Amino acid sequence: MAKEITSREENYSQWYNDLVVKADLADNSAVRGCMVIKPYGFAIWEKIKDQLDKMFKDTGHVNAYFPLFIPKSFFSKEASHVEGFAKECAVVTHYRLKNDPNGKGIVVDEDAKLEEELIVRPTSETIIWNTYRNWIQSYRDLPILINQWANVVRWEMRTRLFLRTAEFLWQEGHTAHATQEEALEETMKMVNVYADFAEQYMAVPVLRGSKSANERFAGAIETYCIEALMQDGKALQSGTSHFLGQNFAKAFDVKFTSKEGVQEYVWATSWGVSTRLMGALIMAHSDDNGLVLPPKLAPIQVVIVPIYNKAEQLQLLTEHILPIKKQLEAKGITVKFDDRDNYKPGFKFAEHEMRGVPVRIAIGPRDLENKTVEIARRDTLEKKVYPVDQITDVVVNLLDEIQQNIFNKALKFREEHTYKTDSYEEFKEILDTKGGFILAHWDGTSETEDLIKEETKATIRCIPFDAPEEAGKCIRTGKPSNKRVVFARAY
RNA sequence: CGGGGUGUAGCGCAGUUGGUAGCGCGCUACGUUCGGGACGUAGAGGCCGGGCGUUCGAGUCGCCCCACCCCGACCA
Repeated sequence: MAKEITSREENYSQWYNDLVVKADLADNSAVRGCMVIKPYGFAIWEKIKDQLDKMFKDTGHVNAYFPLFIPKSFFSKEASHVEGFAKECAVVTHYRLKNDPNGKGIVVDEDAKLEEELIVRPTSETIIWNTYRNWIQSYRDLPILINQWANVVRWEMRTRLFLRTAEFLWQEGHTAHATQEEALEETMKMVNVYADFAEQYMAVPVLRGSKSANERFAGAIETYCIEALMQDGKALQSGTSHFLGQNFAKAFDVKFTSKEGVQEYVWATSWGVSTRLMGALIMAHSDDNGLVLPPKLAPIQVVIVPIYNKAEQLQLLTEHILPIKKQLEAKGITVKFDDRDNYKPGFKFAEHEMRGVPVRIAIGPRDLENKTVEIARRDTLEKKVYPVDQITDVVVNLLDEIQQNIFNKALKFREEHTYKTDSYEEFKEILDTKGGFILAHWDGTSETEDLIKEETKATIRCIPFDAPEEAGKCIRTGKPSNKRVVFARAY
């Protein structure tokens, strides 16, 4: 393992790249824009996935699976939807290869051209609503509350591990409802599920709000989102929940007979979070020593490092350590006993720090003698010695404390980097010098948002649900505004 | 898709006026070490991104590809 990563101060984006690779989370692959998620990174994703899946099921959803390929004709049925995704679709045109007649390896068999080209899904609304048409006849068939865990492809020009890759993993919920109210309620419910997950499990504080028309999902009437602030002052959209109205029902002719015997179009929502959450998790908490993981999502919560110089000593320590490991595991804690004999303790300390293991316990001959252990926490790097019989309580409390502490730290950071301004000059200065969220008045038009984006690279991240009514003037045009919205430069 | 950069051992890099390939880390074996990234000795590992050309001879010079990285535009 390499010894160091670039510091955040020196080069934040290089720091991120180094961290992802050195913490063993992911690698660039042989395929442009596509990443290999390594076992340790995938273990974190699995924790994220398991928890979210539980939360989806607790709110009445079930999982299903729809095809990777979507007929091109489906895609073009919803006009704004196709427009939003057309520029980044991978297209399958042939279904067979053959040996090159000139003997130069293998080539596409031109005789095997598909009659209708297939799009590799960038999202599944179209194939799903085409399917729902067959499933829905009566109000009694509603609601349909389905989620799928899948991979999708968006052919991005410029990619970064986890934050933007050509292929990524995500979940997409697609629900169908009899009424607008119910669909709106679902949209709100799910953005709240995302927010709760981000704050309670990822320890990342998020703003909840609506997207402006510019930032809205292609094909949606309304997009709700959660927005997090990264340590470099840039915003990261971390989850979205869309109210799709009857757009897809109309495009795919999905109607149901109401209680009153009237044919009506179905109301829809869709919502998703992706492996991008990994990016949020990494950037929100980590430091120049490597990853810092919230205990609730850490694949390894506690690592035990034995310190010894003779084989017999390791034997003795192992006999001592295994019961401690068991005792912690009995409390539901994930423990790794790092008894590799080809690395020195110092190396192991550094390695587990790089990988963000929340708690480290070191035990050596001195501890055996004194009946103590040394416990170090990753978030603050503090080390303390405790009597061995207090280990379980100390560790249980410490894990909670770390979870809480990194959330508080991230919240404090966000509060310190949230500014209110009514001056466009100051607005630009904040963006250039400090970054962060800026609360400012906006006249509500796309044109103004475009103008601000062009001039400052900042976009409206969201219109917070809890934004107080406040009369003011648009920061760019001076036109009247009744609340402040959140601007930031974003990933 | 524009601008810049880089392709030489698993990784990071050096390689002079063209003469047949090197360093560090890592890896393997053995020994000594082990409370914050150990050390010694001995090894293994290369179609120098690809093609075409110039030349007696190309990692090195020329042309053409390809890939990746960084910065913009676009996007979750």
